[in-house]
Amino acid sequence: MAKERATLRLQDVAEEAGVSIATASRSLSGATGVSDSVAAHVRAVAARLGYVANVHARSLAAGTSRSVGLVVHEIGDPYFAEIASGVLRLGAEEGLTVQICHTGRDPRREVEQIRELVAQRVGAIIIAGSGFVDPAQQWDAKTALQAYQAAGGRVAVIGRHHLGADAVLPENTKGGRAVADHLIGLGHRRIAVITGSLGLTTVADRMVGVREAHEAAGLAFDHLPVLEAPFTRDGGKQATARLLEEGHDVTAVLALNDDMAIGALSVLRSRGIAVPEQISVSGFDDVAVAGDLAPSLTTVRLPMADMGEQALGLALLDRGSRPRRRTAGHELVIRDSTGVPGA
Amino acid sequence: MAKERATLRLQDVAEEAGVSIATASRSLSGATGVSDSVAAHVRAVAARLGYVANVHARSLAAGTSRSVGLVVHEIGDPYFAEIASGVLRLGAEEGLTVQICHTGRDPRREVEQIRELVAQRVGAIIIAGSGFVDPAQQWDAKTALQAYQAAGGRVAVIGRHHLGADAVLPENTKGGRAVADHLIGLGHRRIAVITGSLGLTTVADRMVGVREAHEAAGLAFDHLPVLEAPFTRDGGKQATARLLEEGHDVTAVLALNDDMAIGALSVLRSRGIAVPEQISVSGFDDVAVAGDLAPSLTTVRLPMADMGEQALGLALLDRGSRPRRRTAGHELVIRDSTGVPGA
DNA sequence: GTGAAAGCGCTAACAC
DNA sequence: GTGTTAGCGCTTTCAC
Repeated sequence: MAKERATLRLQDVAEEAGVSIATASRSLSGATGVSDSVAAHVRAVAARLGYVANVHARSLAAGTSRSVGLVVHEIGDPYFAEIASGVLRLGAEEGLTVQICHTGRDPRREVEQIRELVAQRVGAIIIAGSGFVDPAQQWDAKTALQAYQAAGGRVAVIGRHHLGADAVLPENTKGGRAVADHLIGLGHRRIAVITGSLGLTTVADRMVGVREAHEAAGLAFDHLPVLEAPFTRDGGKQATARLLEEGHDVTAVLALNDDMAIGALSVLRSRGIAVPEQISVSGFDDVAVAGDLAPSLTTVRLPMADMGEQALGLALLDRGSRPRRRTAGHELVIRDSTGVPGA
Repeated sequence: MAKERATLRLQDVAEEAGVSIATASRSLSGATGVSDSVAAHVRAVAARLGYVANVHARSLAAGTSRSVGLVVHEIGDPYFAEIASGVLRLGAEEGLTVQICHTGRDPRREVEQIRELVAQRVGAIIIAGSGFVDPAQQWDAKTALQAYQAAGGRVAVIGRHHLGADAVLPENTKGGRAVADHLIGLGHRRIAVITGSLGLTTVADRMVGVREAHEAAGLAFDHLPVLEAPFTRDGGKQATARLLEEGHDVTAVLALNDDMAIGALSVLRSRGIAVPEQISVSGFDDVAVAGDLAPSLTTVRLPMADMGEQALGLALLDRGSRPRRRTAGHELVIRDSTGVPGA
């Protein structure tokens, strides 16, 4: 019984096709400099043998790789899961492999993950998720990314600025404005905002929209109860519970993401407070489940999977002379969780 | 101005530390055969220089890599997102990089993705998500995986059998039994099942539990309306709409996953059918949002993130002489969507 | 258009 | 315990 190699090498394909390894390489990588007939033959042989190139050897020799890294806060969070879905979709289409890593919203872990991806020599890095208002928090990340880009790496970010890279920017401020306008238009005058850390740029941006809406309506913004808690369903529960306990007299709860809104809905229901009759609730993001809640959630739709695709699309482009931006639209989706106060 | 290399090589570290490249390699990979003092010195130098090994060179030379592939049907689906979260968590702890790929529930794409991962020389492959009842559907996948394992690759699957690999098995049958028992115990006698493709093993397994419960209660199982549709929220809506249109006289809808149950809830609400007063609804999986719906969803909890961690844990173990199995427990979670019929 | 050969950066025998 | 060296499988000049 002959000893067989575990996997075939380019060498094997070349021999079988009766060409040199260089020609085989050129044929398979679609490079120029081979006659069409030879190239076709080599490809046929490779296909027949079921040859697949060793990516490590390829990346080592070429110095680049067909892989991209995606950095998210937490893949279990629907917001990021949907973004990842878009990235994976386009990545598969482009024949790219996608590495995903978690940061848990910790700037230090974020930097570590970026360094790791750089060490992997991924061809591009996509960073999803809110940045930090405090520049110091992302100084290291920015530096690492800058060095990576200088060495030819491509970077695209989703929903954050000031990272010196191509960016897909959701209309956080406009969305915040739209949803606050909606509430104010309904007649609400005492609105509580429940939100994740004010140190996140996403939060800050959305907040600006909320403030604008108040100012445009001649309403005081500074006395608005703003309750900060983790940017999760559980945080929404905590913030809402706190709101109720502190006895704020409000007619609407404007949550700065859907997760928190869902938590708010849950607490209000368990306390027997009718939504939207006694208190209106709005969210932000329009995660898949938002329309199926009871009451269905009024929110701002962000095209998350699209944003993921767009970010990867930007990263696949050649590097421009200066960072590009793509704006991802928003859409106010009015459902059953908001209504006229005291209706 | 001196021309600098873009990235440092092991060679640079070795020179700076005044040792040979072999010693440097041994020191950094924690191999034996170096004196502690030298090893420590080399590591210090590497850290000072900010050296990170080129993973491609390393994998090429060593023939293995510190990376794992995770194959899911769709990362945007909370079930898989939560599993992925578990895998990523343990992966980060172990210093592994995780590649995720989509199959879109298409057996052909699944095989392609597996081949791709094999070509990447990942150290382990984790396959999450239902298999197919029809062996022909997964013959190719099985073959590819077998070859990969024979070549030293590690494989762990979640929620599927017959793939000749270590497996984490959720208690699908017991869970199906539990939730059907619950409904029957409540007094329901005419239960509709809404489900994803009956060709999925997950569905088949859960169905067995439902049948057992009926038989144990002396109830006919064969006349149960079983409505098949995509295993998604939308599929749940379709199936429920069909159920209503066909005029089946049932008091409960047993959905074989939460997504479909959420779709069912949505349709029933829009038709003004009270849950659970007129129709009870149950789900399966206990995705994060299940408890926050209105009415909150009675379902079977599966520890998804845990399952992800366990699968990776199995894959990290040395290969055993025969496939190992780990059972992931289930827990019936009774909430507000189920009640006594006609109450 | 095609082939020979020099690396890419690292690991693992094998010498010493 | 440490150094030398031969590859790992591929891409890419450079000759022809």
